[in-house]
Amino acid sequence: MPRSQRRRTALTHPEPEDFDVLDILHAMSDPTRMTIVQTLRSTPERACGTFPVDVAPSTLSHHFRVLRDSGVIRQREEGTRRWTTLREEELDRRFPGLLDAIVTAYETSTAAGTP
Amino acid sequence: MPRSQRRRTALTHPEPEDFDVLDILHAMSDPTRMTIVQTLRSTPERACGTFPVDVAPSTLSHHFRVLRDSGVIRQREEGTRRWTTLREEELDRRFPGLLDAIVTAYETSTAAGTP
DNA sequence: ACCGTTGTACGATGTTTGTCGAATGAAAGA
DNA sequence: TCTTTCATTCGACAAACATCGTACAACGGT
Repeated sequence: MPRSQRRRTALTHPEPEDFDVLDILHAMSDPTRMTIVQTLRSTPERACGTFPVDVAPSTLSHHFRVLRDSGVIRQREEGTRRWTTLREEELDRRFPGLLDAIVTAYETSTAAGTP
Repeated sequence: MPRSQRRRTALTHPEPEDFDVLDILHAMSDPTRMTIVQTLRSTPERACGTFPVDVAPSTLSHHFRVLRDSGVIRQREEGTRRWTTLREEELDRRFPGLLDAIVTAYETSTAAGTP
């Protein structure tokens, strides 16, 4: 592959009809990734570096890929930034109530867990 | 440890207030375990050996433990049998709508996935 | 007593996963 | 052009995980 052509790997996103519930559940079962999802619910769009998580950049990158590959988030490039959004509508059309039930459950958990 | 005292490990179940969403999501993100859960939705109570999954007995035992430890199922002993039930009410009280959204999503997936 | 049934515990194995550091790429600003 | 910023890929590593075979425990029936 010609090196001059190599851009940062093109962003690929699965179509809603290819979403896999088990992949989505797995993606959401990690605390760091769940924090990302939860954060995105209150902010429409965010750059990668602005999430309140405490991991190395490369680790964060890995988590974004897991979330993107399962269909939970969408990312678009703009300059050096990568903007991230929740695919709420598409998720809800494919799996009604799923995202909301999960995030709500998580928020209940964390709220009750730390008095 | 005195060998004569050793019973089959006592069945322990977490209290609803100790349920962890991430543990539950992880438990549900495996195809074998999801099949177990889905099967339990249509049958009130089942013995371990009667689930339509294709794994070794010891593997099945492992999956039951994961589901039990996260609070998804309850098991009670009766003779040589172990009867399994879904903790639907408790789950729904703790995390409203979660179980239903997940199982429904899974059924949608499998129905659409195999034409 | 003996055997069949039911399901577990343990140890081994290969795979997946979360984590990091270092190197890289692309764009914007000095 | 040089540097800084933003985020990725790669390679490595330890921990967790799904899987199995074997051995074992408890009970029920013969």
